[in-house]
Amino acid sequence: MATTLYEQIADDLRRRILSGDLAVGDDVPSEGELAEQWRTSRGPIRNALAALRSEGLVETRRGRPARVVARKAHHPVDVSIPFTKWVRDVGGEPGARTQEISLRRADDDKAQALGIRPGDLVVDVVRLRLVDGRPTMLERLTFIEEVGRVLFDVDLDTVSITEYLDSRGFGYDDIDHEIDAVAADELDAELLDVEPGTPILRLHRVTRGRDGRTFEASDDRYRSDIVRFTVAASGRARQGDHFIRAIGT
Amino acid sequence: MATTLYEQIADDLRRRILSGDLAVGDDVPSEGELAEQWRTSRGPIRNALAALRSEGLVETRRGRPARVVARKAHHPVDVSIPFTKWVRDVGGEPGARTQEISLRRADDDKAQALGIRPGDLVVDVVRLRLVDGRPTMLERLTFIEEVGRVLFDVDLDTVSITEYLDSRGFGYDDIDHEIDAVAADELDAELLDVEPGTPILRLHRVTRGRDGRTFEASDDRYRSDIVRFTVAASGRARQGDHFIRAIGT
DNA sequence: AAGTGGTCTAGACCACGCC
DNA sequence: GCGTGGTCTAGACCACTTG
Repeated sequence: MATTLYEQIADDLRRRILSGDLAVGDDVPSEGELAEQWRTSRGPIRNALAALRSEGLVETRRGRPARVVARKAHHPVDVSIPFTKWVRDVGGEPGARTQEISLRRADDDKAQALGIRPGDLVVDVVRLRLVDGRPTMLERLTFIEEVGRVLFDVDLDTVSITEYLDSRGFGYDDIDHEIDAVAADELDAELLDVEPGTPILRLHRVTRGRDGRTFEASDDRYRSDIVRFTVAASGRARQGDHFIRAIGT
Repeated sequence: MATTLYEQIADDLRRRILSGDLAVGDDVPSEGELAEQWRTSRGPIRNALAALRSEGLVETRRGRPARVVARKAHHPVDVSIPFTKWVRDVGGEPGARTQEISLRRADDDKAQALGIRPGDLVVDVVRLRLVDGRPTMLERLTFIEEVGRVLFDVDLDTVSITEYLDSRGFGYDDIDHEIDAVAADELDAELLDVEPGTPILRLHRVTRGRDGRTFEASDDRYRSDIVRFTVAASGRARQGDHFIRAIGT
């Protein structure tokens, strides 16, 4: 899958860290050694390490080799990682209970978010997401028609929408998120099994495809007692230094 | 101030973008042109552009010059930017009303967060932060003694703690954040002027200095109706591609 | 003092956007 | 087809950490 050299190097190092071959506190081989092992120059090595740094797996400092970082509580995961993959990574069993999938016309808000005209067809999905059978997140997804139509072909309770769309050629290029806190409304409360008014962590997402067109807008509501988001930022504006991760508790 | 070449280049481009010299939708000069103008190679140019990309100021695509990106609603600001600077950037008037500053012994939670022993001295600060006179955020800060002591010398209602500490040699190297949603407690409600139980966006911060030591832990509570956090992530694990920004509404 | 990462140079080839 | 950014090569010097 990894097409570029630095992605292969990053994948290999990631695998060694996650398998425990490289333990927390261990030094990653120096850039020089890695370059020799991969018979390459330092460029791709540095790109691979930048990716791992941005994922919070290693920290680097001038003068000493990159070091494997203590994983924050409960396996931090990049917020751009699909829910399904995130839950599996933290050792949980992901689940989904689809409440609704419908083809309808976009109202003004949705049209604006997706960059289409009000009245254009969109596909709405409402799905409750579970971790080990426990209600964790309620997602309201809206897709442009072309993309959303293919969702009628699959069982949304068992399929990862992100992975499925990727397999159908709708991979994402980048995502904008907005995070705020809202009170649980009646539907949130019922499905997430909390009292109405409970503070909910809301993540509003807009996803663009590789052609630059927005194809998905979503509103994910997380139980804040189960999920938090973590962010790390460096004071230096170097390569790959800002990132965000979500953690489950 | 910028010591490295790529920081100078990034500063110059950032200034040109923020001043409107490079407008939204405009192409940034190509990497080749920039390299020629600065009489350098493409390396530093690419590092500078990676920084701007991570700040959400430009977007890049293979085959096309970098393009200045539409600023998201209300001037997004990196969450690692101090509150004071963030408010000024969005055109507001920052304010602070210090509720308390005290030297006391750390309890277990604070000691753990700061990496010190329970009973070690710490400095606690509770400050209400205002935007145009309106209560916006309540911060509870805890500093290790060495750093916190210098705060007794200044008027915390008018001074930016981050900027002041930086001037005293306590610049930060990196920061970890955790974001969740909580219900406003009695103090939150009174000072932020909301009903108790209102959903509050909480940002828990741990700041490390350039020597790697943790010197500050904080708990910032934002009125979620005023402040949201925004995040952008790219699907490709390249240089500088994950970042977070806070926006005011 | 030796080794390391951070930065920089000066090239190169390829995939992609645009004309 | 041409120019562009994405990737890669093979060096170099310096600041910093470590022994």
